[in-house]
Amino acid sequence: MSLGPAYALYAANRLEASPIFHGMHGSIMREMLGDFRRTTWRKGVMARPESLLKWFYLILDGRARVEVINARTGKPFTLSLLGPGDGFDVVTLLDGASHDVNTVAVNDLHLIFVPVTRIREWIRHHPEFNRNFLFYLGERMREMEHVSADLATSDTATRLARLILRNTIAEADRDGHHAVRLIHDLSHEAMARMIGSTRQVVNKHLQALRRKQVLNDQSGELRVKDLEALTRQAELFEDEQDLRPEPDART
Amino acid sequence: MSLGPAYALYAANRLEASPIFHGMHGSIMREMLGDFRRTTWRKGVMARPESLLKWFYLILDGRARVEVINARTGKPFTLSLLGPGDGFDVVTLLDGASHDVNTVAVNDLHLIFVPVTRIREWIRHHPEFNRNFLFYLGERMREMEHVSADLATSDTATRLARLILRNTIAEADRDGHHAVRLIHDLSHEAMARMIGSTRQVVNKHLQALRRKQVLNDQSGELRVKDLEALTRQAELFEDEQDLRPEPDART
DNA sequence: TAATACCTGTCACCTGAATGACAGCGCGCC
DNA sequence: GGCGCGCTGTCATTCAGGTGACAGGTATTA
Repeated sequence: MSLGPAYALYAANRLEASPIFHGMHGSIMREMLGDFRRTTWRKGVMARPESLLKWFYLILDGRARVEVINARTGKPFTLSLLGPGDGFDVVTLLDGASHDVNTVAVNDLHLIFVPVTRIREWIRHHPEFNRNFLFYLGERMREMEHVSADLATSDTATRLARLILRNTIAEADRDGHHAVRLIHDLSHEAMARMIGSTRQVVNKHLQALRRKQVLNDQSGELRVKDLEALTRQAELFEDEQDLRPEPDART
Repeated sequence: MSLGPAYALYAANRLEASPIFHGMHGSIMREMLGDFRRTTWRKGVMARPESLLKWFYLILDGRARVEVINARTGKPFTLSLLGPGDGFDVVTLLDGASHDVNTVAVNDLHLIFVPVTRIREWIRHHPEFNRNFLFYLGERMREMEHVSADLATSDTATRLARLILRNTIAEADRDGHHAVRLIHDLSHEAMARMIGSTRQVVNKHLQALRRKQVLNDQSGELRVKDLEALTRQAELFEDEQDLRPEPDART
């Protein structure tokens, strides 16, 4: 069904924080939202790859994980975890070819969707949307680069610390603790699939971080008690996210 | 210096196989090439990150590797190897922010470059260039997904087989052998950096593949003698083979 | 309220791969 | 020619982390 006025308002609210719609005027957003339709998926539902060839889905609420499964070993790996404001499978959108990944609802999902052709039109015809969309792609690529580089050069403890750090909210609450987004309530198994490890190893490292008062103790919401120590564990020093390169010209 | 007519012709020839210019009319390409300037880099030269903020470089000839270095361990990892038709650092182009990767000339490089603002204009104003460029981005993202998934779920022997397979030319020569592009002459060390391993391990696996008559014996050009066996080693089955299409195939 | 399913926590064991070391080889360079 | 240098080839040692197993905890459902 197409979005009713109330739902469109809800959608606009949920999406104004999304990089894809960042800074867009209300009137333009309302116009774009008019082309979307809405749907709801229950936890565990998986996107059919064919439908991703035709439709672009945006998450208003809930989370989805994007995973690939090793054909021989059967080991799953989670490429990314999508949350509100994220779109399903930009890769299919870009090249229009089928893509062998599973997009699975981690929670119940509130989604809106629009034909991929419409998104491509906007990219071509709407300068602001174009800018935002390319920016969003850049962000996703940086994220994937971090993941591969970590897998190749860091041990499991470091990878886990970085996973948490990447999702830690910078602002502290009154206790000086930091909330964690997206992964705050995942099982050890699910985290293990994000860092290419196993639940036993994740458990061991989480346990150690709790003992050292870096993370909260009682196993409920994951929260960061000592951001500085976590950063040290993640082996990042200068600038949390992006380290500045040396400005030297040639080798 | 701006491209002279002879050099522009050379550039057009080198780039017509590039996905970025695929299927574009000669007149349009000539017009675009008119905005480029040319340069040559010696083997080992590294791109200055600031200059990638301003200029978009395209490789006409030679190869460059894109690598990140783990801040603590100092271990380098090669994110990708770029060849003729590839552009430097699309990520910086997309979001205009500095990017902590080193782009290093593996051989002597023939490059042309143009202000990033110009590329962004073309993306916005030229439908065909837009389509090609988004397609190219999709390809790069797929490649990175493969790399991370491999690192997370496969052992070193499999990762090495896949690295070779990804760069194997589908067509066989008269001996039934297959040429390998981009990585055919890399040192074991360089290959190790592409699969997140070490030269000793790469050496061991290459040795084993030679003994089994899967790769050519005398250590010169890397060539594939038994594609089917290599595919088996890579744990890929027929339907999901991911061979390099000949330069300009498109789905 | 029992039953089932899934999660956390911990351990002992085993293995794939990183490490360090050393010998030999081809090649450019003084 | 002979020296230095970077690459290949091989091995013994070490260790991070994957594996399987089991106990206990919590939640969902019949």
